[in-house]
Amino acid sequence: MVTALSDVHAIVEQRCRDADLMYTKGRRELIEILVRAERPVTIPELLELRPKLTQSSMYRNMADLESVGVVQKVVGADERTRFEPAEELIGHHHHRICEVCGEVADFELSASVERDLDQALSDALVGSGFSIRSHRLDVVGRCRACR
Amino acid sequence: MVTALSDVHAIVEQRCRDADLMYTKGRRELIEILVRAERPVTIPELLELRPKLTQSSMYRNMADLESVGVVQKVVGADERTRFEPAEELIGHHHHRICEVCGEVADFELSASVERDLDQALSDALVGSGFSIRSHRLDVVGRCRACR
DNA sequence: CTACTTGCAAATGCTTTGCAGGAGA
DNA sequence: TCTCCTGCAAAGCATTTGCAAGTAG
Repeated sequence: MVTALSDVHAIVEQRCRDADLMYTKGRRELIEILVRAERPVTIPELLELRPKLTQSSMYRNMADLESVGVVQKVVGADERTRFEPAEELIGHHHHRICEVCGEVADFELSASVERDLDQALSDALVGSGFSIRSHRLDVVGRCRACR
Repeated sequence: MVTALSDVHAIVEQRCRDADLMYTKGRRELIEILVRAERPVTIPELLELRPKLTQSSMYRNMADLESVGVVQKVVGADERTRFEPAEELIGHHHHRICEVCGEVADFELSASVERDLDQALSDALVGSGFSIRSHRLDVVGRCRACR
């Protein structure tokens, strides 16, 4: 999925409006950084990339944007919390996590693989009483730089 | 995979010996609790189940056992860190994570599904310079109690 | 004006560490 | 005895929160 930045902003703006949140300049910038990054980003990284907001505002904005469903947390190999645009904005994807440096990058699988996977998961959980909302599939290994 | 508790202890004992760690009574109990739980367990839960060790020893033991490869950390829906025996001890498996209460439970997929999945992942990452060590596949949804 | 945001600093809460006493080989 | 382990308390860190000032509508 390739959503134009202008479309992303339109969606986020609407979601914010629905929740009585202002889509401030700071929040727009955060969204742009996350979309452009094409990988989950940590708060420290955001602070370096956009020193106009304080750390606390950063955390608050991430929580707000997550609560309206346009941003989501990602936990990788290290304990650092990373953030990325929700799948609604950038599409369903997976992560490859470097177990050495902790870096996280996105990748996608074909629709047919996703379909087979969802089928296998729902088959595996029939009778468990668990209702599936989504799956998370990451690969763990070593990135090019850390091999 | 069903590894008898005695076998588990034998493996862990050997790993500890190799690393000049003592396989103390406290550590044996921790391993037993983790194996019996059949799901990842948090430190607070461990403290309730086995109040003989202090919190700091708990953390230290988990770190030690993780460093010798017999225990691994699991991050679920909430931020709580959970621990489980390494896959070498209890076999490859996946987690179903309740997005409401944060509970994590184990489940398994058939060997053929795992094989197809590994193939799809390695196909998806050819040329990326990333070397895959393992995959992590979890389902997120609602458990029976939280529906 | 009124409500939502921000910065700053203090407070949390989980996890780690220093140190002295305790236990196993 | 020598080394590793444990408990206790203090320290670290990432994240959260209270409060007063700032700003958009």
